Amino acid sequence: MHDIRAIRENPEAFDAALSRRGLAGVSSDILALDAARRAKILEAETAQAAQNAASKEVGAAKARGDTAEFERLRALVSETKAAIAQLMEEAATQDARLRDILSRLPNLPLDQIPDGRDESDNVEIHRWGNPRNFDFTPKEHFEIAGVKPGMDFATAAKLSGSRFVVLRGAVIRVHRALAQFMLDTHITDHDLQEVWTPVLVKEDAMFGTNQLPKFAEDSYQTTNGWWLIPTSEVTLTNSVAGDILEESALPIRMTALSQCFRSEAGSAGKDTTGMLRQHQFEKVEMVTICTPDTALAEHDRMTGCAQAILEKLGLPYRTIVLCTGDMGFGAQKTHDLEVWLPGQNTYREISSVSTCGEFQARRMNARFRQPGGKPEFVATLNGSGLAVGRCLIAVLENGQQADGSVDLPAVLHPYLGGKTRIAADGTLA
RNA sequence: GGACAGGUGGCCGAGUGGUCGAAGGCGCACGCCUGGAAAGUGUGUAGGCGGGGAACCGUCUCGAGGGUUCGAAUCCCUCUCUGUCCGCCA
Repeated sequence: MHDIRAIRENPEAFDAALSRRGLAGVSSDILALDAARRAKILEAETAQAAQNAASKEVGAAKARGDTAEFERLRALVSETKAAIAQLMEEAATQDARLRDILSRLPNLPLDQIPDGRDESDNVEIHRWGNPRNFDFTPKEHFEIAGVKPGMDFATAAKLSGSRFVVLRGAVIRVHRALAQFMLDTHITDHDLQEVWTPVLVKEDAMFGTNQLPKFAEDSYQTTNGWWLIPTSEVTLTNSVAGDILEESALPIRMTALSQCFRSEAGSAGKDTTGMLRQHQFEKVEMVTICTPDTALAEHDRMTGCAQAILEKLGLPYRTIVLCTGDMGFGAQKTHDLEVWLPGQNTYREISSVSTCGEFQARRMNARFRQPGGKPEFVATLNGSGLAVGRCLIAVLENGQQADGSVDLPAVLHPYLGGKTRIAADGTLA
């Protein structure tokens, strides 16, 4: 959410930044509403102050036993009561309207972000590893002989419908190994704190990390009003909602493995085969809470944490900076990591690392205090480290052999009881 | 799911209709004291919003929302969270 004061101080800059996202300037409307709102607040509070003063006089009259004066004043105050309540309500309505408008506007891109309309304008900043040369045509993950017995879409469809999967045997062991490997690496090498959180959350939490109000159709809601998190960014980030942290407590760097739930509304027909895009998947998420001036450094650090996972797994990838037109709603700056998928002969997104600046903190009212200072909003960052299902796909496709077996990365072997590959018949070997 | 007890400032805790944003304590900050420290001692110490150049002023907030009242931390209603016991249960 945006700071109305910043818009007031420099509406031109605000509109200019919005236009870089391809949106029309709205500052004049917002400022008009803000002016009306402030005038109404002033009017209502001035009336309320008079009312409060009068009430004290009523009390004083009563205290000295002046019954006639007491009754006279009481009647007087009573008369204006309704009118003041009306004014206060109007002021509150104006305030809520402004908040609603502000909460539906996306974050502003940093100056350094490349301009662009869509993903074709993203800029590659880093590339690691060389795609393997296959002496056969590499298959997609669900076509590999050794994978097929362990990746069961038919049973999943019976249970739940499309965009679900049942995993078995070697495949699920590799999936589980990947998640454990990621967490262990983050905890041990990257000094992140592991957290386990609920996947059902209240509406406030979804508002805090900007899933609501604008993107309600992307997530699932239970009959009693809970929401299923689309990412544990929601729970990790909102864990500091409403807090005023000591500056010395920052940065807070967290990681969590969780189930994620997405309706995938609007992606009908995209990635319908395989387990690239599912309604339910696992992800190791990273979230950092820090001071705004350290956010960009933390952003690079977090990007490095995600990259390290891919490098240890030996998976070729590239890192891109998203252009203004492709960035997510809450981001000021985003790095996407795209892993090489030989079966698709292309790089596909496996991690998205964003800094939101103070955007989410303002929604959540999450603040910190410098010694003796006033509370200030924290900065929040989030990134996948990594999406486990997509990483599984990458491991399977990159490690596949001509005979339908899959060689597995060495760092996973300890998590697999020393086994090193999936044989063509689907067993761990 | 049932019963009971509770949610007050950074923390503990007093406060059953007015002068209470709120005693007292702890913690913290600054000062005094000291060679230095401890102890002692003095002062200060919530946040949001609005007005103002500022000093400062107003308004709202005692879990949340509504109600009663001229006036609510205090009374009523709903919700929520926490604790304890019972039930159920991975």
